[in-house]
Amino acid sequence: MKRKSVTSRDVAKLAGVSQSAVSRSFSPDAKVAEKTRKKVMAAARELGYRPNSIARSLITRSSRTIAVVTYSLENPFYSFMLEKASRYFQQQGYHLQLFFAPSDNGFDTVIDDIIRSQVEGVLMLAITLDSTQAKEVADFGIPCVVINRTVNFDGISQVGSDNHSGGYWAGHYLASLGHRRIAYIAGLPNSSTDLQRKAGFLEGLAKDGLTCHAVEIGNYRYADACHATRRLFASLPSPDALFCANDLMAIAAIDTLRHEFGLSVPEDVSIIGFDDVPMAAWPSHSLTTLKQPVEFMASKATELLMAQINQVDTAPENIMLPVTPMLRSSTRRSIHHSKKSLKELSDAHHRSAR
Amino acid sequence: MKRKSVTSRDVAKLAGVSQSAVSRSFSPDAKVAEKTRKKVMAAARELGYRPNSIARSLITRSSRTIAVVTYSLENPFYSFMLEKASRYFQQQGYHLQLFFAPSDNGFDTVIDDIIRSQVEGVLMLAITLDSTQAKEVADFGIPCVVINRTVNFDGISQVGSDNHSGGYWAGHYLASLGHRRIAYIAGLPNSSTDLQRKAGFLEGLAKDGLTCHAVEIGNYRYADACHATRRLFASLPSPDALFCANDLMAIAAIDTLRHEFGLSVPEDVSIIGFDDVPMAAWPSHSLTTLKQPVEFMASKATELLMAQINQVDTAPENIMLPVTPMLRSSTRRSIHHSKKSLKELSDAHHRSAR
DNA sequence: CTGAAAGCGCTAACAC
DNA sequence: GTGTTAGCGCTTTCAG
Repeated sequence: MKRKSVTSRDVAKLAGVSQSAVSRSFSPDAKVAEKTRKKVMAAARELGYRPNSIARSLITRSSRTIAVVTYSLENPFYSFMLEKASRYFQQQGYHLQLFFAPSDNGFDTVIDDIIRSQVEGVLMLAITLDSTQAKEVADFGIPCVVINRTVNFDGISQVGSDNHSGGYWAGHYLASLGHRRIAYIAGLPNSSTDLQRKAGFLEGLAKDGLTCHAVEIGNYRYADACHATRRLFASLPSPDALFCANDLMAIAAIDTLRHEFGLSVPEDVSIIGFDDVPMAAWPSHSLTTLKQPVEFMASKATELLMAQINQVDTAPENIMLPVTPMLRSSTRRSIHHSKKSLKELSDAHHRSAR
Repeated sequence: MKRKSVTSRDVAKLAGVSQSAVSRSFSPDAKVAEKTRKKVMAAARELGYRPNSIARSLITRSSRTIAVVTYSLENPFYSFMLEKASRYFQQQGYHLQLFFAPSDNGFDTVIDDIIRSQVEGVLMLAITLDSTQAKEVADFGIPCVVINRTVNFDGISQVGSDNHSGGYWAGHYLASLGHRRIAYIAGLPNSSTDLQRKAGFLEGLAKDGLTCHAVEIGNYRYADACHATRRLFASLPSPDALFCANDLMAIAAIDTLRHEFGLSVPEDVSIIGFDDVPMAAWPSHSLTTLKQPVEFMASKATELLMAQINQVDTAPENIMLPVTPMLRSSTRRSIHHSKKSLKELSDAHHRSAR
């Protein structure tokens, strides 16, 4: 069934016009007599001709493709972003090339691949670029915007949200609720988001004269956060509040505490997340969290990228959007102490330590 | 900073070799003297040269790109699939072009776009193709596999799971638990998965002499399923069990019932979903569901597509994988009646009807 | 092993 | 308006 590919030349022959007439007929804004275009279209339909956009890209030197690179779609925050951005670019007549960062090293290979592909722009979702890598794409004149990661290089735009303030709010708020053993479940070690959220959190704690009770790493993943929670509550005194570097981990913590430790959230432990993914609002978890303006971030990032693509001289921007505390019911309402005695907590601890 | 694009010709000049020598040096399996390749590579590095893969595609007539089209990433089932498939193709040296089906019509435009792009294969995630559309891509000799949707055309491969049996199991199992008012929350109307799951479900019910208590449409989406649940429980007698065409909707139903109607799952209402997405196993919902072998489906689909790309004569296959009931705790254990009286149910109903 | 030459399928001047 | 011509940057015979 594989038909020999039919070219504009074939169509031209059938339609009795020149090859360039065919080309023109398929360009929306070209001067062609309506009559010619009709003839061409008829012939094209008969032969099943479609313009080869690779050839087109080669000569126009524009691929009308943008690359999106991400490291995982487990967090709905990023799959939402991806969908949002994709639809936007698609609407603008761009194609989207999707890359996943290899879990091992080999990210340079991906960059190389992207450059060879002649994409007109790159959108990085939560991808940490070192300055060599950043310089590499910038030197090639490929517009690039990084979402949710700070990059140590001026030539690249970034859009993110105010992680530090968010962390600060979380720390301060938990302290103001009367919590005194406040722990942290960290995201990906050394990711800028984690660093900033944590730093803000520690400051917020410090403002109330507190220090962080304990830290465990959850890598921004549900399963890892379950383990982190177990470690956190394996020794006494256990935390009475938790700040988790994203919602997915906060949800994991809630689930683990409720179902493995028999603890209540927020009665025994208050929990705050970060992102405000859709499921944070679901009544099953009703998670207090810091809302990143995901929709706005996506549109800002895509528009920024488009601007840089369309006007070569657009300067890279560094956009930091505010986060909004979403008070829900994973944090207790006011100062009071756990309804469970220390004895009970200890029992819960041993129960779960089978 | 935008450097004039450097071509193999530039490299050749600097290295003092012919342009074709440069080309050869960048082809992994070409006969070039090691010495020449060294010279070329040095020159290339100096100039920052990267082969233009568009030009390469044009002449080799192979884009090494496959298109993935999906309609939404809200369901983690599909974002998981997407990630899985992407990583696989990336590993095989293929690029991935991502398309979202426009919510309005306009899907033919996407198909046209895909054909023009000269992709070597198409993976459709939950995309309903009519036979005209299917024929269109098949006629162009583009291998295509459709995941989780039946297509009415022989030329295209499909991989899905046994929706009918899954539905049958759900219907029969709920009946065997003693439920008598079993309702259905439907997915996307007229999607093959919904049709098949529903048909199986009705048969499973019929086997026990039951009919479906009520049906509402949830479009496979969380928010829509919340509304569907409200409608289902707005009138008495309300259902005592629910089969939802996917997990996302089942979770929505659980949340709505528990938090808006004050009903218990599974004590008052048993609920079964479909897919077994990761969060179905989270203890917060512990959803009884029908597991689709998502990992296997993804690998089967990708391998099938690869086979068709590599050997032109590979016949399209139609693969149906078995589903597995995952018994968790959103269904009650054995036959007994709701602990709530009809009076209480009525109260709950009025309470929620503010 | 290497260079010269011939395109891949298309767009974009340029004359007519 | 339309055809003619010259490439886009690369791979691939084909001689040497």
